Amino acid sequence: MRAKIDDVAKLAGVSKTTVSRVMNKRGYLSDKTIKKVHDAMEELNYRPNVVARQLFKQETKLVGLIFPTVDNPFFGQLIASMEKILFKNGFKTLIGNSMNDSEKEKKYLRDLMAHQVDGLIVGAHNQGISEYDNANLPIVSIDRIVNDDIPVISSDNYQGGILATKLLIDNNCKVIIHTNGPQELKTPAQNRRLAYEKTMRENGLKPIVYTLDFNIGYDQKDRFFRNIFKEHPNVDGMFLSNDMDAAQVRDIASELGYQIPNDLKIVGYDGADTTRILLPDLTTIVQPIDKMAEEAVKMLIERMIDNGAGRDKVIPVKLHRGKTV
Amino acid sequence: MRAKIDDVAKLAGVSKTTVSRVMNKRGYLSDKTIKKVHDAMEELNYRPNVVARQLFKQETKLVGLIFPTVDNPFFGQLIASMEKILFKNGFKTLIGNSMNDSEKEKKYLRDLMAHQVDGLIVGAHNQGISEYDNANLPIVSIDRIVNDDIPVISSDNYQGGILATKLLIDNNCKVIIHTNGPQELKTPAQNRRLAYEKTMRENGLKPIVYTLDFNIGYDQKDRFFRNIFKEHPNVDGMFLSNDMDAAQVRDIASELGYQIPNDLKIVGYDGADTTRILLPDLTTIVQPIDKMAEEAVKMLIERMIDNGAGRDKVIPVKLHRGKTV
DNA sequence: AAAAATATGACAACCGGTTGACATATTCTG
DNA sequence: CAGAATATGTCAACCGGTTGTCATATTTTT
Repeated sequence: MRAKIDDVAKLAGVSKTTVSRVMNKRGYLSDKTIKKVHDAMEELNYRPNVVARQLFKQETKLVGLIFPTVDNPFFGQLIASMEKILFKNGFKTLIGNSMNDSEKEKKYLRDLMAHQVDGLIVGAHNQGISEYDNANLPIVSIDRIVNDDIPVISSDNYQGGILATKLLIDNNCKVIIHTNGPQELKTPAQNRRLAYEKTMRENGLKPIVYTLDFNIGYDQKDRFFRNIFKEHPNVDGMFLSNDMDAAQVRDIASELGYQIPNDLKIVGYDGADTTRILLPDLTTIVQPIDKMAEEAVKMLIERMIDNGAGRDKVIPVKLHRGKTV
Repeated sequence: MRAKIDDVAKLAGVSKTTVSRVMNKRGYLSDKTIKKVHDAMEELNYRPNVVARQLFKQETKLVGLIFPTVDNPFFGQLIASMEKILFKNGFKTLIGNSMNDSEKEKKYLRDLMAHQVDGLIVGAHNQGISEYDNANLPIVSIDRIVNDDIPVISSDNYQGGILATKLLIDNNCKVIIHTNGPQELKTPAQNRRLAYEKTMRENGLKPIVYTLDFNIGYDQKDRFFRNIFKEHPNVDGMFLSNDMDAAQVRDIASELGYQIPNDLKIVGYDGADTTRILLPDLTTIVQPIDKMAEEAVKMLIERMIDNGAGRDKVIPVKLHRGKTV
């Protein structure tokens, strides 16, 4: 049986209250008593039952993260980074991989609330989950517009869209295709499309946008991309919505006989550390993932304290010059 | 203020006990009462406070995962997979990214225990953390030998070592270098080295093993690998400890003028889905990551129930023929 | 009609800490 | 030396559910 506060009190020869005081550093305490208590805790290998404390304090020091999946270079780095910062601030992290399944996301939301998490950071790609509206909980979102009350942290997608499109145009591409997520999905990533379309038009070029779900599998994407090449065999520039897609497109294009970057130039998006290591040659727009994680946690903690508004935050991106342009 | 059980009881016109009975499906209950209670819960948007329940039941339905980091194709997939299965079994997942820092791992272990997790699955790469010995908690380990009481799930590293080495030898490599983690670190991955050494000797070749820490950074690894090429410019085969390293080595080798696979053949390890998508050409030994996740969770749940021994489990690997051999 | 099964309520103890109120004793300060 | 500051104790309420005991009332079964 695990030791409890009474056991410690008994062994240290003090009262339960004093032990609690030592743990919480409240009231007057002599060094001698503090030492006695610590020794007793040590000897019994005592760990306060956080659950009991949670119940009384009405705070759990738990933060829930709801994202599509941790198994992805972008989200993996984002989540690892947030977890690290949360840990530093005394929070533990509960994860929920919602896998772009609204039902699962709702269930996670309910469950995490039942677990009395002190706050949530969300970035799942689902729409219209009304439960967020009356969650009555500090929430911060990353790259996803949930509702008016929830501040959104994102990188400068518009700037990223301009950077990528300009780069392709400056390198003499004429038929440039852009892929993005569904427009119904309210996400700042749509700003890339807007920037792309505007930049194309300003340069007298016709925007060609293909929409693809984030959550379709590898084989389905394969068919999707091959279809693009069938419909636009003369494509000479592509601006993809993420690096994994860019890698896949590059492989398909090579297989179809396109020389990269001579016949076809490719720009990816995200620039997570892992992809940068695995594919250093891929030209991509680098999102400041760690910085986004930092801002998200910072904003969440602010909201926990003063319940303040905390408005949307946009962080600049930068270009990584690889060899695919 | 969030609704509590008394509010539901009042609204439904029943007693607190009855509400609890409805929630836990205990005792005799009429359909009418059940409906009344459910309606009241609905109306108040009632969510039972899991913390209170946890305190009484002495069970949290939380499982802690302690791994180096979620930001890695192998661990990312492993963790995502485990989380999914745990969720299906009614557990929530608390993550700890120990980053190969013993102190951090100890802190996580303590904290997670304080949080009263019902079980732990660990795979962090640290040695001699004695706290595990008297954790008095169901624990399962992945790819890491912690102590005699904790069962280890791993893929067949010995078989993987043979597969990789044989492949290189069969393709006429003579100077084959293998990299692995520190030998002090008790992990089944050392079996790859044993298999490599044995296979090399059986074929009259001299084993050359380089040891590198998992946790050193990109630049440090760069120097490390370049040094290998300096010391063994005639190397014609390499069997790396993971795919990220293999990718890095491939880039360095290309830069140094080696033609791959003509001058130099490379075999990686892990074969996570993400790396397979990003680097389909990389020849690698594929670990059955999802299967390992499944077995780990299964064994943990078994241990929770009957506290049974549950012995080590080894799962076969397979070869992915890319184009680097 | 008696016995058994079903349905519900009231009450209190319990899980393991935290905290406020109050009491008492020792030590320090002016 | 009185009063303040320091140090510790006892006690009980509290956080929000769960559960066992006992009581009572209504149905169903034999």
